[in-house]
Amino acid sequence: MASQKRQGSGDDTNTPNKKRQKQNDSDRSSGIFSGLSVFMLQAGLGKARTDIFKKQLVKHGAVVKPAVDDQTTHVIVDEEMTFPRFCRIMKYEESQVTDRLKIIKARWLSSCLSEASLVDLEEFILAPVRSEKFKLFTPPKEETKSKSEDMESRDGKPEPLQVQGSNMPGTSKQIPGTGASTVTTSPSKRVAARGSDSDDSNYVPSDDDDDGGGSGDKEESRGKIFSSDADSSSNVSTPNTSPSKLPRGNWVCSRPSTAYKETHNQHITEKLEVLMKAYENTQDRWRALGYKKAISALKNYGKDVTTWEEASAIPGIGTKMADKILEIIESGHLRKIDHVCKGEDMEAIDLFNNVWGAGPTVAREWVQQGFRTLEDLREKAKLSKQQLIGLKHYHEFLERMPRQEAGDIERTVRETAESMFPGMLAVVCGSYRRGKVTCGDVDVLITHPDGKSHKGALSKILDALRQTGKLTCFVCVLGVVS
DNA sequence: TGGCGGTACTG
DNA sequence: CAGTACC
DNA sequence: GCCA
Repeated sequence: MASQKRQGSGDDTNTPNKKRQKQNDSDRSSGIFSGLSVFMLQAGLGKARTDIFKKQLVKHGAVVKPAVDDQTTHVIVDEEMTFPRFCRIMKYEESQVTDRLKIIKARWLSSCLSEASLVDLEEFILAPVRSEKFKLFTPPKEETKSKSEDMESRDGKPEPLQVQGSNMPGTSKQIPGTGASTVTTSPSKRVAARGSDSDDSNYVPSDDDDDGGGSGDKEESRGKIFSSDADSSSNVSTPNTSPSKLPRGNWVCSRPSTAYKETHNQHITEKLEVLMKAYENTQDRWRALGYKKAISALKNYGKDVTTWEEASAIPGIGTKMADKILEIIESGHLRKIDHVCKGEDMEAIDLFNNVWGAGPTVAREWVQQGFRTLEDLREKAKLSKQQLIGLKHYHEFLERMPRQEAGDIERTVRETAESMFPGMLAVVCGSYRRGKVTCGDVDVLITHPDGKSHKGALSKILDALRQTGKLTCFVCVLGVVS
């Protein structure tokens, strides 16, 4: 993996690429923010949106400051920000704020970006209380009150843009805060390992979504992945006093997957994974979920478990699980495995379950109908549109690509999307972003900060990709399987 | 004992 | 609407 | 399966 970490951070600004060139030119001509020195106050906006705005500001010529200094011309704040709160956060005396420094609500940025020009600040200025005391501020002429709540379109309430993804359902997702769409490359359904990843959201440290259950366990890239990038954002003041209730985290998506220090209890988790897979394929997913959490907890437990008590004390592991763990520790085996796996042709069920478009139920039905091979399916089974595709590309969908290839795809999509629409932002997510050595797909989140320019963009982007020959075929768009 | 994720397609 | 599957 |  040569390309272990290509452009981690500053990416777009300076890429030696012809295509890029052209894009820069167009940006240049509309370097609408050039000359501005801006400080983004993250409070209320959230890190994600702040980062997007920063990126756009820089892209359009502004200088983004890590703090307010005497060069700073503008401060961008959340829509709900009030002047007193602003002063509190910034540790300013209200009287020391002069009108040299423009305190602007974020919606101004959105407007500028969608208009592709500097919009009049007037209605976006944060007024210093409407009292009179300090008139040093540009008095907002009409309507001082925070007009915030009126129109529901607070700041960009975009409506969801659909994007594409794999086929039906899950593929397209809409991001709540801003109009965003995701594009994902091939459908990969891997070994049913991900029935619900909800699990770790709450707090089981959980493993990162390791895909390959058995084999390639910790092949996680050893190198750190995105070292830079992230932090630049801010350590803005945002005192701990701020209402930070939103950012909590420890989701898999927010930590690089390199994280395994060492693998513990592998001899145990190996066995449990077999059972988990069996339950996923057949019975209830909830039992499988229990196993998944237990396995995850075990992997993350700092050391090898040696006693029943120790095991059952781990959150996510109860008495039954502890029993099984003990059995494995002592005998090196789990009788239940042989038992369950002989139940029915787990072989075939597993095979069928990996057909994109078929799940545990359908796989089971096929087996009951006497099918045992993919050939059987192709010849005799009644297949839905989606399953037809899934069967045709059975092996391909199970394949994973080397990280570098995913990087190439990511770059192609990003450059295409960002060069087609001013302000459009394409960010890679998923396993690639988390630093996986191989990727089953490439997830690219495409958004526009103004909350509306994303409409209809996806199909145009796809068309463009198709015309350059980069895209040879697609499985579906907006839920339409083709 | 009930919850364990949210959402969209298919029939 | 229930069942199913996807991420 | 686990947990509240």
